[in-house]
Amino acid sequence: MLRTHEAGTLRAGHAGQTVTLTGWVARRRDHGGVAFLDLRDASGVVQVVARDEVLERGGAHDLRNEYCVRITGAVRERPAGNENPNLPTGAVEVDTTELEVLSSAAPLPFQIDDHVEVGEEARLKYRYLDLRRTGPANAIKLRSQVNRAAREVLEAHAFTEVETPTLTRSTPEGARDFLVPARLSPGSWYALPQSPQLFKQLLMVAGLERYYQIARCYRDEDFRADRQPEFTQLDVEMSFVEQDDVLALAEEVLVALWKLIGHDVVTPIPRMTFEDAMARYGSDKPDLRFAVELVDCTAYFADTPFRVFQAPYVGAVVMPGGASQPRKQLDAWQEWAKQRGARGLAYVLVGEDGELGGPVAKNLSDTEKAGLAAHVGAAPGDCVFFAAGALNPSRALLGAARGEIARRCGLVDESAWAFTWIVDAPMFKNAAEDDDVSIGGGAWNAVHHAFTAPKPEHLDTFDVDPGSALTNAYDIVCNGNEIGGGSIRIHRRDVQERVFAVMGIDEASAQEKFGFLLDAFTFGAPPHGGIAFGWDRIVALLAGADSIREVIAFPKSGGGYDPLTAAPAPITPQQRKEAGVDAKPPVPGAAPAGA
RNA sequence: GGCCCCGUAGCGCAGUUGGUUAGCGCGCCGCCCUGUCACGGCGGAGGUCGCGGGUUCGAGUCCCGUCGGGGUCGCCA
Repeated sequence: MLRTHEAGTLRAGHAGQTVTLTGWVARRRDHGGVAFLDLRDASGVVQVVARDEVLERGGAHDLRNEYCVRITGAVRERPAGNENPNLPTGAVEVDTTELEVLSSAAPLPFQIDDHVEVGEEARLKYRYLDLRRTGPANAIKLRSQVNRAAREVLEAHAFTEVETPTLTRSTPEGARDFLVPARLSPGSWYALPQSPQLFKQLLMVAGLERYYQIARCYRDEDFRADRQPEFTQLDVEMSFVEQDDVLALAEEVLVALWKLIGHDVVTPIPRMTFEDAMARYGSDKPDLRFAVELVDCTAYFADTPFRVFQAPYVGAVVMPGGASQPRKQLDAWQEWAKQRGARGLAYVLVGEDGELGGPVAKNLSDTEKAGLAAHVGAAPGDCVFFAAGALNPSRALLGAARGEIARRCGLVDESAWAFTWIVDAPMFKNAAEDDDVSIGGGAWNAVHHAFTAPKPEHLDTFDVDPGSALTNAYDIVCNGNEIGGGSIRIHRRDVQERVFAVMGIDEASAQEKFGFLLDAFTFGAPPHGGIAFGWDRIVALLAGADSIREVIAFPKSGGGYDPLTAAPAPITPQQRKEAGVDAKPPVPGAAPAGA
């Protein structure tokens, strides 16, 4: 090694020892004749004292920040009164006798300083400098600990870590695939996996029984703060299990992860049905850090004279103290609702005297007005927001309003970790229903994915009445984030084929796309199920980061662009020719290009 | 693809109802400083105000377009 000690580890006990350190000049305080250097390596920072003649001898007279240096000197306790209590190494300093510049540093694009804010664009372009800062470096180190903690739990349960292909055939998660041209068969393309879903099921057929992988997944979709074109899942699959077994294991993993930041996750984590979540919170990933709930008012307004409330669903959510909002604020709510595709957000203000105000109130019957506050649980001074119309969009609007209310009223306990399982999700959804168009005739889509088993009681009827079939699917939600999800899978070929049929996938295309899975199911496939965790989001939550970009070593920015490598980049005509990008498949349909 | 916000020195930002030479902090360069620790002092360099067009006597500022970034809805588990 080029060094004898690590900078951040030196303590008063090292006094008297001669040490050699390597690292970067984090800061230079030059007093003319003597200079104080903060020497930083991965372990931390220690103050180094260098006299002029030492700097001179080392050719380091123009020593600048971020020069990479090696110094030798004696550790000594600092003179009385000169200790720095803000530094773990603040009791000591190193009196340098030798200084060698290992590598000089050009002027920096931004300062490596935890006190200085730097824009994300600059940070990502020079990510290797950004990661010299303690905050960003700690996020990446935390991620490593998270990986290890999960592996420890899973290895203790005799799970086998398996790597699955990244050059494969399209997996049917429903997103757009990234495609890779196959040079050796021009016109044919690999797809990057959206998840290892099919492979992990095949590993169950293979008799592995317990599989896991920290798996990279690829989806070619538009960007969000919590989305990257390549992202990571902790992927888990088990044979001969029931839902409770998977949930118990998942909870064990979560307990181990949150223990890393000193939080004890209370188990068993409470469960809520999908229907409950939608009815009470207007979301399949409710944030349970605050108590506000939706109130169903459909029956209450069954005979209402107010035409807007003569709707399939009327619901309400209460904003505590909202009656005192100025008119401008209430108008802003309308704008807010319109941006979410709603016509508006009806509201009633409950006066301090209990009298109802606002433009909607005069449209209500006296009876309705009399019992309204009690029905929705509103107190004097509150504002009641209403949504009326089709069930799902109305609930979604109220659910979003619930979150907005919590933010504006400061109801969110930022220190809380509110976990919940969402169980009993519907098997299929009818796209038409979400669009406020008449039901019927539309194709059914899998809510989770096409391999999710119906609950046993729906096994016989799911294809007759797809709308009411429930699954053994489960999502784990934390503070309003879906951080994982899974299901008990279909393990029988006939059931899988019936599901494909409901989804409108005919036998030929099912055979073409998933024939290998259907074939596998004919050879004694075991009942199995599993879960996948959104690893980036989980680490971001643990790190207290707003964006998953903070916990990815080299993230992409908007549009899938990597500011560091400038990928994606054009290819040469030669590459283009060799890759066979422009090859025309000889027979239409013979070269599958993914779903 | 829709909507909202941002783009001014290497970095982070300010810039009034349109008005003379576009500022501040940090960094950078030079000089000084032997106990500092986000050291300090003196001096200095550094700008196509993202780009293109328009309105105007005059545009960083107003309008249109465009590019880039961020957020959000659509999309996506």
